[in-house]
Amino acid sequence: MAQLSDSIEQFIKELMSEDAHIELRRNELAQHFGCAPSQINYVLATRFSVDHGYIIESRRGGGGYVRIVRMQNRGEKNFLETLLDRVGNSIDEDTANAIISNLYERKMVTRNEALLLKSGVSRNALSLPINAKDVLRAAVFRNMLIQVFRNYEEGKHDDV
Amino acid sequence: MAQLSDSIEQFIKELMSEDAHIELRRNELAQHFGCAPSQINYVLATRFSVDHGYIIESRRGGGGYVRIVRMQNRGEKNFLETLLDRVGNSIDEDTANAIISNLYERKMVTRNEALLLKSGVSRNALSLPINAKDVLRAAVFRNMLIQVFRNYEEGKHDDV
DNA sequence: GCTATAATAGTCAAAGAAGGTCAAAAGAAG
DNA sequence: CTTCTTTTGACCTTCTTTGACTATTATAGC
Repeated sequence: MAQLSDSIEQFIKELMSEDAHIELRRNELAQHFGCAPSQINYVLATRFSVDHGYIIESRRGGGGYVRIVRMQNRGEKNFLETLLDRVGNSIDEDTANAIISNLYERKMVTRNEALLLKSGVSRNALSLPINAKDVLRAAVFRNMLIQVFRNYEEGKHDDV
Repeated sequence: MAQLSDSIEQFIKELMSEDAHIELRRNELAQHFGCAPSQINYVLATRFSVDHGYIIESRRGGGGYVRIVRMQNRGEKNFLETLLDRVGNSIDEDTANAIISNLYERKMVTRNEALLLKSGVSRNALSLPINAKDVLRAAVFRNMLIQVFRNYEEGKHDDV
């Protein structure tokens, strides 16, 4: 009890009580808690995953950072989660297209964005492997879906 | 930490906000930022490459200079072909991101669209194959690029 | 006109500064 | 005891910064 991971989780959540996103230094935080830096990754992975409503971005090298973004759940609560479940690790093109159309109808993406999404998951786009296509598509699609939601939440910051 | 390289990039972009090209002294700039002259080359190489839409010209010796030129918009048709050539059947993430940033600067895609494109070609988007990633990325990217240009050419198709 | 020298810029590899991964060891919970 | 979660550490990848060495150009003296 009062596990290290829990303390770190609390600490981060307090930092985030004001802002919907924070930036931190992995090593500093680890030092602050006197633990291995990878411990931070563990906490992020188990408590700040997309399923939990967070998105993690980071950068290595000098001036590196870890950024945690909270997706506010405006009614669309776990819609993203639902979609990600639906996608799973394999999805065919028609199903993916249906989801995209749905997002468009909900006005969560513009028409152009929808077309872009479709082109990203189209069978044309995934030319090489034959049957692994669906698996590939799922991976790409998941990643783009998360971005869609982030865009929708007016992510600010972070350059293009 | 407002990395040195980032500051220099900003500095240069501000200088260029008026003109489509500027000339500067590498050593002066380095001195202004209190860094090694070669740092300037690093910034130019990583942020003002051709993929980013810039061309660097320079001259050594007395009265030497470095000139940074923002590339002109050419005919869109031609531009798409150029980009597709550049992508080829394999492209790394940094290069793809540079191209996307360039499209954004040229106002050919919105910020959200740019982020979507990046998420579609990000290394996160597919973890399984090791080096074939670049090949995959190229395929997805090419397809999306074509869509970008279609979108840019306004409307026409009504269905999503 | 040459040539030497000074004034620039370029290259490349090594060091430094982050963060990421993964599996094994250590602890908790049942 | 067995299983699940947490912690740690060794090793990896990415990005930045610096410095030693190289290349080119203008100019001042011959």
